[in-house]
Amino acid sequence: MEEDLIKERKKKLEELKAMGVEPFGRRFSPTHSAADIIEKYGEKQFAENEESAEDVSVAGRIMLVRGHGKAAFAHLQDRSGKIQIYIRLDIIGEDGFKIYEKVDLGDFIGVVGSIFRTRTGELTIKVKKLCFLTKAMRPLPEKWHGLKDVETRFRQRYLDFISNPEVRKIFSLRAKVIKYIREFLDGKGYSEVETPMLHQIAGGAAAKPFKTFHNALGMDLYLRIAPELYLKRLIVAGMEKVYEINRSFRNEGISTRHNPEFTMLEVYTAYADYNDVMDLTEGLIKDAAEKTLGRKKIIFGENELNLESPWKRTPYYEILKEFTQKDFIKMNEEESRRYAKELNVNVDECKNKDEIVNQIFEKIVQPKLIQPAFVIDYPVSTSPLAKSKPDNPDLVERFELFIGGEEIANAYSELNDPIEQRKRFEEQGGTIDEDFVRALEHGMPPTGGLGIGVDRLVMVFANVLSIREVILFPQLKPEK
RNA sequence: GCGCUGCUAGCUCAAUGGUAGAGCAGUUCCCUCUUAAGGAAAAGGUUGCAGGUUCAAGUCCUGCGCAGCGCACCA
Repeated sequence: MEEDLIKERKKKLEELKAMGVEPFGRRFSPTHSAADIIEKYGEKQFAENEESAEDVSVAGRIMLVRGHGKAAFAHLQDRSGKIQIYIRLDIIGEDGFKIYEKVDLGDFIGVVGSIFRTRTGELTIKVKKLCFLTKAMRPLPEKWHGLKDVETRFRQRYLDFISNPEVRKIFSLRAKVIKYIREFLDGKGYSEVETPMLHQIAGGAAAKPFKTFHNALGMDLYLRIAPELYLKRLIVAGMEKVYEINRSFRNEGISTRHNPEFTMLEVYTAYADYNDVMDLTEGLIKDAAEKTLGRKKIIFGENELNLESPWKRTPYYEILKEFTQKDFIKMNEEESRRYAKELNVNVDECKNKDEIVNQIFEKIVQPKLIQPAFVIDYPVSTSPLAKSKPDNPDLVERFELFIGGEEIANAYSELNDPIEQRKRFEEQGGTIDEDFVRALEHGMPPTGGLGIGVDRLVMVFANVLSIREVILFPQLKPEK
């Protein structure tokens, strides 16, 4: 039983103490990582019995041990990978070997020794000194099959990292993508800002917010559902080019593409419109793929995605027509509801024609938008913060970007007319953010705005089909 | 919220309604170039939880919990 396994380890811990070895040790200075050693000596030819002149020191977790009586091979894992170590009684001595005998899989040790190549060709550290660093009281998952149970992988993500190397790669990729986004935008003169996450009015999107309470102020606050309205205040302020990359929170269902907290990039560019923002988005994602993955063709699920420019740009009603053979522009609510039924799309919850058509778009069109595609010019009713088309007040200058059937970005020419903005808020029926309207009344220059779901972008880059695979600690119910 | 599937040893997996098994890990012993090292032995279980049907339940039924997937929700 598990308790017996812990008891065994506790016993060894006490035996180490009795030997004068601290089971939860102190500092150790590795000269190399496992990967450093492979990089430095990987190409080197060693003669029989030859070893490196220098000694290296490496620290890590013991992943695997192959004992041979008075000698042993083991694999030590650090952040960079694994390196084999070779322990011999006649080299580290009686005392050192006794310490080795108390080492379990999962323990942290530091070793000092020279590099050599085994007869089978593996680069190995011949251990001259072994420092015990930390006892692991619980066993590791299985050495060959690793940890597969999805629930344990997410609840105890550290175990997932320890036994599944590809998981580490996904989060390393995520870090690179976010780093590159900053590099790209900083390089174009954008300023990164941090706006409030605690909002008095949760605006900028139509999602349900999380509610909390500030004791000293004695008032309700909401976790933000989008940073949009604050970023636009900064455009009023004259910042001209700003972005924020951080968490937003939406109190809605959890699925393979929704986590209650998620990372969004929002970018605002004064004097630009949605066409400029499309160029910016295309450049950013294409370059990010090239910089982080080294290629512009990527595999996502069953498809190969080609991120090479130019990306398709198609008006909303046009692409609907392309996939359904129906012209929804002139249709009324009754007709569109009938067509929805024909197409087997459930529109029972939809209150008007635009919502029905949007359902049809999401169910019929969106899953087929595999290659990068900008869908442009949406109905005004579903886009209260976007500027209308100059030649058609029913449509707005807005685009959504789809890659691999996933909605990756949402953007528009920002509505900067405070009178029109107030009217749109009133039509929506919710709380009006008077402070935001007042900001617009002071004058916001024409502005192009963009939101990118960073988690979803990383999903596409990493070729994983669940958002939980790109979020370190996805939200789960309590275990008990 | 609804539906489907899953939950068996620390991990990975077996088990036509008929004594719950294996591999790895762990324990003891042998072994100074192994690669999931090898050899020998012993040990390890409230089958997610609670009920029910049955002579007999891991297996069938009901409820509950958690998870995955789908649907709904999410402009």
